[in-house]
Amino acid sequence: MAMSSINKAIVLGNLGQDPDVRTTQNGTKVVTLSVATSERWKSNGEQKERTEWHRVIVWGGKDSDGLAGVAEKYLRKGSKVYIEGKIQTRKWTDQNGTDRYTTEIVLNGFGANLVLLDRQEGSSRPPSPDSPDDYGTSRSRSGGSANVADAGGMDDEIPF
Amino acid sequence: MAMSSINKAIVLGNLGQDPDVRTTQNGTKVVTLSVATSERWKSNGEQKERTEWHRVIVWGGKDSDGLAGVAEKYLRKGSKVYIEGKIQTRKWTDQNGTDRYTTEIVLNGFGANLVLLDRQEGSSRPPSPDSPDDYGTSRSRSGGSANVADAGGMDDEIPF
Amino acid sequence: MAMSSINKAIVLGNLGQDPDVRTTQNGTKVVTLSVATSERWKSNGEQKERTEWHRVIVWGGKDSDGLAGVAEKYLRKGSKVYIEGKIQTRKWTDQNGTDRYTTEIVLNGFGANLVLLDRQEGSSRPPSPDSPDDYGTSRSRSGGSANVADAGGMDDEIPF
Amino acid sequence: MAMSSINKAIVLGNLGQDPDVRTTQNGTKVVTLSVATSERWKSNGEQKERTEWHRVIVWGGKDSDGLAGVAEKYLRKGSKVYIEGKIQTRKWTDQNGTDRYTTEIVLNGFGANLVLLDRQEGSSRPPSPDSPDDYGTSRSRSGGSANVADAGGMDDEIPF
DNA sequence: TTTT
DNA sequence: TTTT
Repeated sequence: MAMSSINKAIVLGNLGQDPDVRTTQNGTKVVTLSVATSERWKSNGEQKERTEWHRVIVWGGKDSDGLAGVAEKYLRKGSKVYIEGKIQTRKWTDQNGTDRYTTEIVLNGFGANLVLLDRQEGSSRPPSPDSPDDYGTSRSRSGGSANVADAGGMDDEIPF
Repeated sequence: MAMSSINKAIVLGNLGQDPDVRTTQNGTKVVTLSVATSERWKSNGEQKERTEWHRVIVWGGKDSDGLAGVAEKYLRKGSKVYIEGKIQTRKWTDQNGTDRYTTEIVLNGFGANLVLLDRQEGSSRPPSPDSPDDYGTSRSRSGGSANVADAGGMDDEIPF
Repeated sequence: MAMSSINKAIVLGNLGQDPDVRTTQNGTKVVTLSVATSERWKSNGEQKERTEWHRVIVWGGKDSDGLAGVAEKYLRKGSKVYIEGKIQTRKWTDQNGTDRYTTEIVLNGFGANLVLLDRQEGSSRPPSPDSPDDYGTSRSRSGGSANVADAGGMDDEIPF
Repeated sequence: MAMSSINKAIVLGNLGQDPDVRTTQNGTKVVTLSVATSERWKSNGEQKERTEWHRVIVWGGKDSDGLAGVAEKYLRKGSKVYIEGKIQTRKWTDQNGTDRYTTEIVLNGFGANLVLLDRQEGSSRPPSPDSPDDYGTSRSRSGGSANVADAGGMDDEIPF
């Protein structure tokens, strides 16, 4: 319980696209978010800006409350969100057999947190038009479709 | 599970005295730490320093592992520690019947964390000479003695 | 520049009242915010909630951009805000001559941060009706009126 | 000054190797650290552990105090350190002309922080045997050798 | 790809 | 009351 190291990412920004929702073979929900943060500064008189894109993985239980359920239900492209998770780099192999690495912010269990920052206009937000009510199946919310292998790994071709 | 607000304190500093260990009537361990942080800066040429003292409350379960058990076992006056908890202000009444407030950093359940930062010389550190082996009773580690009421409150006379 | 300790508070919540804006004798702006965070949990079946109020002090320079200027211009009662500062306990003496302590989250220089989380409807928000355009004088935005002593201290009667 | 997003990494762990120190063409010092964090958990009875390696880039000014100077002088393989920076993903092209990405924790200016967590035995730590006193030149502390292009970019062949 |  |  008492750790001997700390690995924490805190990100507050906007979603660049709708959440991607998948379900592992054993029924665990996994939501992937793409979150932008940007900084502005002056470089000898000139205004500069840099946008950073964060790949955020929210692991859920089998229930629909929990962070993954909330992310799926309430987040959309453009949503502002506060996220607290850990930084993980995952190794995968591309089509040429080359080792590649992708770094993600993972929200999984202890210490993970997610706060919705959109003004809740109305009450329960209606489902968006492009989302048939097939929640719980293995369809991606943003149009894609895939099963992820199982907790701890995801097996896409191009994960970044 | 998904919160709508964040209340987080991160403190890394040194203990000004041995931990104060108490046990509630229902057997929950409560460890109080006094942690110093300091900052230094220059104010027109002059070196300045300010030390801040943080009152940190670590709530334990009934087991001896968990954060409170670790704090009791391994922390001593002078120890360096990293702490992550939430900020809470507690109201109490002084001997004149006046309302008073004390702000503490509380480590209790979700999101709480504590990392020992002393080089672990030797293996299990021997008990310090001034500590008879009365752990688990309601004696304070640093000499005081009291029972705290129960989870959520502590009833000392001068809590700050 | 490299510190030997860390003292950091991260708070994301809503303002309970309009910001209180004051100006020190040497022209530095000081904005005081009252920010609520709340947590909900289940205690044997029963839903519980606890709200924590954070006193936040934003020190400004003499310019109107900077954190204090932003807080004054854009924050109002009900606003949601992310805040990053340090925890400081300040000693003061009440009318009976008793020492008292107030803990605040201070945003001052290095590492301090403030992010507005309200959807910016329209463009530049018009001044609220109860605020005559006396900015820069020593009137409080929320109706009070006082000068604070000078950087580092504030001398109100009932500071908490 | 008031940001509209937050991008923060907090890492507390140990260096896997000596810092790598380089100097840009315009004289800015850049120190690269490899910091390990690890977590342990139980997976149906079995003890599991996962170590995460963080690539940390500390940008310095031309002076030798500042974070990069401190990192160079005081950190060694095995050192424990607290680090606060931002997460950045950098694009580069491998020898096959393929786009690749490396994510780093960058300590650069505002909000960046670094705390040494080794017990300072003795006073000023002597240089380690494998480090000739060629500080300030473009030799790497850990044996490598290269100039980085300039602030903002680093052009190595295998940056991860 | 977002947002200000 | 700690530490650098």
